[in-house]
Amino acid sequence: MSTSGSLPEAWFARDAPIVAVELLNKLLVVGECRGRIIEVEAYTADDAASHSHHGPTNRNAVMFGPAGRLYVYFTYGMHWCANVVTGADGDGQAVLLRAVSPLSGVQLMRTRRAGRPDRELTNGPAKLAQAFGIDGALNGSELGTGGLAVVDDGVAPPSHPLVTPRVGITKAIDLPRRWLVPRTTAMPER
DNA sequence: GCCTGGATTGTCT
DNA sequence: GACAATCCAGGCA
Repeated sequence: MSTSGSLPEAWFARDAPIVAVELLNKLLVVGECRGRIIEVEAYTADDAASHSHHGPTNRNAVMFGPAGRLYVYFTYGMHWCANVVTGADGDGQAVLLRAVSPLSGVQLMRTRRAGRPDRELTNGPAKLAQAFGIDGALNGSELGTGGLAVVDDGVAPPSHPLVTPRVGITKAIDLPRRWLVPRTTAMPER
């Protein structure tokens, strides 16, 4: 199985801000598509902008489950977004995957994102979900199974990641909980 | 190239 | 009934 090298549940069972930073430069694997994670956001239950802030509901139940699973939600009537559940079982923490750098399966991504230039394949939460074929059917899936994984290929997280407030939220906008890999010559920013 | 507004549906109060 | 962790098209400079 191509899931060897997938990070263990214990790796994810830490606080979201910690996991978020260390997710940078890891590989997201969904089927034949792989990409390097370059932008993330952390959400915790004590955070007014988090889905888990008002306690467990049908929609966010996965966030309150064990770490190392995929929390996929539908928003704005047309977009899917992919999160990785973190923290202890019952914490209600997750890390939103905002952008990746495509590595393989690019042809498939181009098919799914027909009409978009390569630089816009995966440079946004809903875009990377579409490019990787992530939708509600994958909600609650365990990383490391079914061709789904987050892999450490030996590339360390950036020593000085960029930290900014989060995007597209109306609450707790002052909290700097968005991290991204510093801009490199190889990867265009959006 | 930058900025503004519309689209569209599941979920919660 | 209102809102939402967004994206994209279209208009203007």
